[in-house]
Amino acid sequence: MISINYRDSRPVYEQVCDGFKKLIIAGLIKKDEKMPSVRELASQYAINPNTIQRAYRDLETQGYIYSVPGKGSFAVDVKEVSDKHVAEIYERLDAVLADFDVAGEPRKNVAEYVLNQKGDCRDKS
Amino acid sequence: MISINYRDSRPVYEQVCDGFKKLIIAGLIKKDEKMPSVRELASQYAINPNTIQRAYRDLETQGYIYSVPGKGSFAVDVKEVSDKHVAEIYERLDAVLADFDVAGEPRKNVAEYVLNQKGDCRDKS
Amino acid sequence: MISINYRDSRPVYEQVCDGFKKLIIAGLIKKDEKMPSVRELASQYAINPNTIQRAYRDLETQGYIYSVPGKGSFAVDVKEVSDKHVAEIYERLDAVLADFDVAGEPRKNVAEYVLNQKGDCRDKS
Amino acid sequence: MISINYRDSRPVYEQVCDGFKKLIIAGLIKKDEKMPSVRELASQYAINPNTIQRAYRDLETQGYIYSVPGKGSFAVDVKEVSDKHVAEIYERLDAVLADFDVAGEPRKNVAEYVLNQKGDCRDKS
DNA sequence: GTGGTCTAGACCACC
DNA sequence: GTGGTCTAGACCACG
Repeated sequence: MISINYRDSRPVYEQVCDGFKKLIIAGLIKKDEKMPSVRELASQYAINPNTIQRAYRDLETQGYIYSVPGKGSFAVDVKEVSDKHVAEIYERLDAVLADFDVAGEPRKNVAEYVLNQKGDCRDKS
Repeated sequence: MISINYRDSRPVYEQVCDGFKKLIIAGLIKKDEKMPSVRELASQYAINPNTIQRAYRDLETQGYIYSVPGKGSFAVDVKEVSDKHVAEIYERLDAVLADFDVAGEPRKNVAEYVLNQKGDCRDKS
Repeated sequence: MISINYRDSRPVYEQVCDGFKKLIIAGLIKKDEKMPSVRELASQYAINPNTIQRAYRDLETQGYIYSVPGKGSFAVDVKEVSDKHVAEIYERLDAVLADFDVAGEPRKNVAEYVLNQKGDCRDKS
Repeated sequence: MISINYRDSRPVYEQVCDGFKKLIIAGLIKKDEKMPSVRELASQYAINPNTIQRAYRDLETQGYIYSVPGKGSFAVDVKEVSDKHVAEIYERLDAVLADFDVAGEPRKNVAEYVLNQKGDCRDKS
C-alpha cells in the first residue's frame, strides 16, 4: 500500500509516516479503521518494528492516528486533519514559489503549468 | 550576502550552496566574477572552512562555478545553468502538486494562489 | 453513568476505577448500595470482563468498595474514604504548585484562578 | 542537575524531558547555552543514549531546545516557551480542580491552601 | 497479540 | 565529537 525507497535520503520512518498521511487524507483509510499492527507492518516490509513505531508515534503526535495500547492504532476522521494538511502543502508551495521568483520565472508560467500538468498518480520511484 | 540559519535542519554546506546558486541565477554574481575565497567566507560567517569547501565543491559539480587552481573560483554564465535550475524547481513543484491532488485540493485554487501570493518575506527566520 | 474514552492514554481499567471513585465520593452511589455486576458492566460498555474485574479489585484494595463472595460488590460509606480521597487530590495539587513556582507564576494568580475558574465542562472529549 | 527515579511509573525519557523543561523555564539554562551532549548525559546517568535522544527529540518538538547535527543541542530563549509552559500547568490545575469539585471540597479552601502552602523546593523522591 | 519503553551496538552525515 | 537513524532483541502493561 505504501512504497519505501531505501536509496531515498529521507529516513525510512518519515517515508512510512508520509505514506500513511496520504492514505488517510485521500480517504483510503477510513475513520477509526484499524491500521496494520506495528509488528505486522514491520515483517511485511522487512523493517525493524522500532522504526515502524517511530512512524506511528509521529503520526499520532501530528494527529493523524490514535493508538490504544493493547488494541491497536486507528485513523482519525480525515476532516480533523485535512485543513492542517493542506496548509502544510501550501507552505511547501511558498518555498517553491520563492525560488521561482529568484530565478526570474514569471508567475504566469507557473500558474499555467499548475493548470495543465497532469500527475501520473504513480510514484516513479 | 547569503544567510545562514544554524537552527535550520538543512546542513550548513547546503545552505551556503543554495545561497550562491540563487545569487548566480538572480544575476547578482556576474559571469566570470570571482567568488569570495574559502578562507574569507569562513572567517566572515564563522563557519568551518571545510564546510565552505564542501559547498564550493558541490557548486562546481553542479556547474554553477568553475575553479582555477591557484587563482580561485568563478561564476559561470547564468545562461548556462538557468534552464537546468528552473527545471529543478519545476520538479519540486511536481511533487507539491502531486500532494495537492492526493489531498483533493483543486488545481484551480492552487493556480490562483500562485498568481496572487506575494513572496516578499524572504527568510523570516 | 461513567464515561470511557478509548483515545485516552490512561488504561481502561483506570478510567473505570476513577469513574466509580468519583460517583462514590460525590454520593451518587450510596453506602452499601450494590455495584453493577462485572458481567453487566462489561456488556453495557463493551469492555472485556477482565478489565472490569481489575477495576473492581483496585477499588476494593483502595477501600472504596467491599465484595461479598456470591452476592456482589458494595460501596462503602463515603465518610470512610472521603478524607483520604481529598488528601490525594491535595497531593496532586502540591505537584502542580511546585511547577508553578518553578515557572515563576505567582501564587496570587493561581489562587485567583482557583476561585474564578468554572469547571462546568466535564469531559469535553 | 536533574533527578531520575526508576521506580516512577513515568518513562525515563519523560522524566529527563520534564527535568530539562524546568531548568530552561527556571532560567537555569540560558538562551543558546549548550545542553550536555547525548552521550555525555547517557554515561553520566547510566541511561542508554537512545533514551536520552528520545528526550531531546521531544524537547525539540515541543520547542524547548534546538539541535544542530554535529554541533550539539541548545536551549531556546525562555520567553519563547514560557507562556505555553504555564498554560500547560493551568490545564493540569483544571483537572485537579474538577476532582476537588466532585469531592465537594470548597474552592475557598483550595485557594487558601494555594496561598499558604510552602513548596520545599526539593523533590522528596 | 498489541502498543510502548529500554538497552546495546552499529552506521551515517556533519563539523 | 555531535546529533540522527536503524537494527536486534528484550521486557512490560493492557486486553
